[in-house]
Amino acid sequence: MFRPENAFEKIVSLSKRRGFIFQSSEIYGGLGSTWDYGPLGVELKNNVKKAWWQGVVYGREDMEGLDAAIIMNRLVWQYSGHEKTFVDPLVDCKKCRKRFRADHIKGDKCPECGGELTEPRNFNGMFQTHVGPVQDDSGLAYLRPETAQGIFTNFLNVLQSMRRKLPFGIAQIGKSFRNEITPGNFTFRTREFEQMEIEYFCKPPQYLQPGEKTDDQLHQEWVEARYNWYLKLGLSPERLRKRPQAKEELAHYAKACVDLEYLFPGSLGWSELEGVANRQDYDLTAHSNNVPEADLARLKLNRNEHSTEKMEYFDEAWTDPATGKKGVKYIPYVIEPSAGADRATLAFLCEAYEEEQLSRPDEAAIKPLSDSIDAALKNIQKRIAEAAKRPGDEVPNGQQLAAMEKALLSAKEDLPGKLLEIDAACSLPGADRLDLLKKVKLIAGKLGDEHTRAVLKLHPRLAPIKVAVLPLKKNEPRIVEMGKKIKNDLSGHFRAVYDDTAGIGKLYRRQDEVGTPFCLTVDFQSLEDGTVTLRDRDTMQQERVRTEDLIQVIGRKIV
RNA sequence: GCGGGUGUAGUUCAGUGGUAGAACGUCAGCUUCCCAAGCUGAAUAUUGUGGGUUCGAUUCCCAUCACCCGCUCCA
Repeated sequence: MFRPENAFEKIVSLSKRRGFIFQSSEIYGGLGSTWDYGPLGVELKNNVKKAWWQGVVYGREDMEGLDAAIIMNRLVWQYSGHEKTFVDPLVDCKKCRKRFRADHIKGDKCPECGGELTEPRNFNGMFQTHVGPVQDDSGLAYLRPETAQGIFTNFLNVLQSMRRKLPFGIAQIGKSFRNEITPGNFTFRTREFEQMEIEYFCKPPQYLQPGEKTDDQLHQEWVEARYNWYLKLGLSPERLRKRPQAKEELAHYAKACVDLEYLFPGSLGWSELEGVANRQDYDLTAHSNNVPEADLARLKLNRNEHSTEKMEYFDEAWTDPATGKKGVKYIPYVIEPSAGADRATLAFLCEAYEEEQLSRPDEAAIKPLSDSIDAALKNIQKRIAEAAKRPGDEVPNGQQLAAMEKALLSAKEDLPGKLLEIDAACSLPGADRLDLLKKVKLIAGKLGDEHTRAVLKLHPRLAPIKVAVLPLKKNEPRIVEMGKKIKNDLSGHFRAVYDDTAGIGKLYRRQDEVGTPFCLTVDFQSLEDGTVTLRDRDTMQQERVRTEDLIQVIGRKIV
């Protein structure tokens, strides 16, 4: 098993080649930072969303689902604070050309070089549109920049229609839109993206009954629940971490926030998949009328002049210790686990991508490769010596050359077994400028085709295709017929495909590369006794299974 | 938006001031009883887009768009 340095690039190209993710509007030159999910991508992302919904809605007693509109009354964004605070005032340094957020720097000079700054330019991250026939401000609306507000504005509807008591939560999956200044990194930061958000409503600390969990405890429980969800679906604990935000990072209304970060390959590195925040009573108060001055001041909110409701919960269990009066109305606290569906999908893809060498070329086949490596090494060592004499900005520079030398020397120790390492060494920064290394890459690549595989070790629940039916001999009509029948029978239960357009080895590699966990082959024995072989993607081990048991056997393995 | 890089078949890459090649992949046929086997044949690029220089540009120049790396960002 091998995870190359340039895995991210390989995943991008695999995504295109095998139908996971395409650049959007590609035939017109694309549109910045928009991506389309292809036939396998949509299956993968749907499976991620299904697993999330299963985990946070069906798998719990205290959750409801929701699907709110993308375009909402403009007042929602006025009172949520997005019209004001979603604006980033930006300034550029005229001297060193660095860019800063105006509200993050003190004074009017560049904090880096002391140069003069441009006037702040305001940039609202919300996409605008107009509702109705008249394109003026009366119809101004926004595409939602987060799904959360649809949950807050429906709080009372869900509370009443589902007869809920605190604590309970509402989950929603849907598209959101932000006119990011700097998108990038494939589908990691895009202007149109899909969120999986939860607002979990709970009692403020002063109204808790003995034995009930505090907002802090519930917050912590959600952090653990969400962290474990990613682990269960395959992310490695070495590449997933909980990062509590520092006090300075927190929004003024947030009591705490823990980011779940994944270590993506390449320059992306540790990046956020999900934030789990304790937002206290800020959001529901913001959308409420008749809020007492003291609460507005505490949360730094303006009075809401438009809302027709107060987002209150009537708690009949509570008794006022001073008066003995039963029942009290208050605005609940909220814990917000907010995840990115595209980011989760990308993380699962990155985690799943592996390369493996399955066999070793013999000595005769290795000879040209080892010769070409020796020649390349000689050349690299010569360049290292030259670079030491006159250090400059040349590519590759001394450091890059040293990295190539090290990688090649290490791979050389066990050449027949390190084809993947050789290929990776030839993909290091600057390596494409060395002709001798390009030659090595060519030779290693040829051997690699024969002796290695790329495999997506996706959790079976996430895999776009669950099972592929492969006939061992396609010019034997009885085998083909049986294979197609099995595929049809399975299709009612799992996403299944039938493929007979290549030799068995190539068919396996195809399915490996898109993460299909199970392949089954139909052979002559199948005709005799009604069994087929079931091959495991990760171990490549096979077992014989009776066709009538397939649904049960595969079903058990997929859960 | 600023600085650096890139843009040639599905993918990875080559190449030249006289209108493009390879490998892999894909498709069809034959063959094949288990891990990218073989044989035969085929399709696929107005060289990101738009201008300019030139008798002629994919190759030179300009603009634009997209992607990658930084600045930024927090799903």
